[in-house]
Amino acid sequence: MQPIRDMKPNFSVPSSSSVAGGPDSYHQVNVRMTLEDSYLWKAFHEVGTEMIITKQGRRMFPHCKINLSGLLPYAKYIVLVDMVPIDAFRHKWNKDKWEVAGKAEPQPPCRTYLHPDSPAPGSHWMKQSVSFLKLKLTNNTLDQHGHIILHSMHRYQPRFHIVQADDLFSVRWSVFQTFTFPETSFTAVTAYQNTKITKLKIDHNPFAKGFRDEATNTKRRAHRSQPYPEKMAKKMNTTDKESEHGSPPDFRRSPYNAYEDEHMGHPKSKDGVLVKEERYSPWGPEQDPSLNIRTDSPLGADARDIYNSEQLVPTPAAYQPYRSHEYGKLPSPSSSAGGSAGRPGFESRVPDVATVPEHEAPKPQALEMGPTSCAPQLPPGPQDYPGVLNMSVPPASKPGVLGHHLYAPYSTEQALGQWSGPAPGQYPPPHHLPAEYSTQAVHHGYHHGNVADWSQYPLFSYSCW
DNA sequence: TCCCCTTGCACCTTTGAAATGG
DNA sequence: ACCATTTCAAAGGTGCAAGGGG
Repeated sequence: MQPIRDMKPNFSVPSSSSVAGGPDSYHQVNVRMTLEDSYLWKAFHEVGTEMIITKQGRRMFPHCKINLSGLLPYAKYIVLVDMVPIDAFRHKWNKDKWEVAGKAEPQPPCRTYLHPDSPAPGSHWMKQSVSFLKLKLTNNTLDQHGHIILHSMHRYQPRFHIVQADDLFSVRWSVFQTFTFPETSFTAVTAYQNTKITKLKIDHNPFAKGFRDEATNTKRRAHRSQPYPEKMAKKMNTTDKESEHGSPPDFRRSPYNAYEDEHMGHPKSKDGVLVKEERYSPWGPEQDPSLNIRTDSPLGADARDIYNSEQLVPTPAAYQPYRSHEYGKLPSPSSSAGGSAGRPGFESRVPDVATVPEHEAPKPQALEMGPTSCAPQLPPGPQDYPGVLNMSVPPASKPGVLGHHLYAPYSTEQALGQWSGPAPGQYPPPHHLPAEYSTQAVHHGYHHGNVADWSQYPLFSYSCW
């Protein structure tokens, strides 16, 4: 594994063909991203979403599925997902709520999941929903399958990145935009802590159908001894109450609320918007109310009751990828719709590439911060960031440099196939773009006190192997 | 002792190839 | 011969529960 520092970032101006179609290609329209199965995510979020992580890798459920619009139909895009820590703590489940259990462990190698269709024209991404079903989470820091590595008992927020790039080689120079959906945040666990989450998973995940309490499912129970009698009884009680997509009434109260009230110092009474948000999100209360930008999202207010949550990226008509711009000055249809202050003090600066460090590793000290410091925290509300990828991508003539974790997932015809990968069979699931590439993530210029530390988690920070 | 993780298990869905029929 | 539908088995995704380790 070649460290990123050995992959000299190419600061020379790339060929126009590799710069996502040249300057004109940066003329962008408003990119919209909506989260599918939003109702399901919210149902989990209200309880406190947990995602199982295993050594061999475990899929997410619900899995990330988004809809995109506003892309340029003929411009090519790359779609990626990564996970960033929400806070700097390790947590534990105590009876019926989550509690802080100490400082977070050092951040594992940060990996990014590359959607297997990437790169593809905007029309492709927009014609149907974009699913990340195959994305897997693992707690194995030595994982060689390209799964996203997480720490158990830590909280994470998935981020979706849309990169306008003709191919992976040009990603480094490409405009990218980042979206987050607060309801997709979760706690990584090796075994479910909250029985309500277990029940939700069983009820909604088809693969767990065998655990549902149905008359037809008698075989397994006959073999089972009576484990956790009270738990089983509880299951029986709640089964009938729950609608197909809804949540039982007792799910309304987030298991995190008590913890958050205690540790995050947020007032329990909030304005109407926040109250509404809190109802949806266990994480909501820990977000700084003064920085709440939920209301400028289409997710705010009634919109959050619809099945899809949506994010909109307002971009300047002529986007200059190498120049700073202030996000706050951009027109924000969503904010106007929300009728609130929008993003107070929010601005996003796209750093000049030339001024950006050659590579940006995840800084371990980011997680060393105490509770009073500005710990990594989920920016409140759906986030989007325009930015410039500063991803170090080796030339195609240097196979092996980048090939460690870049695979041609579906067919060799795809641009991804250009990347030389590991020996066949070494990394079977090839859908990942391991974060081995120096990237100047958007968060760099994201002048927001609450999210400053997101800069510690660049889009493509590089991993350790 | 407690907490967390690993592992093997049974049950289930998904997927793709083979078989069948029009 | 071709195409659409059905069948079937393998692969793989689930949570459960026991056991182990720190």
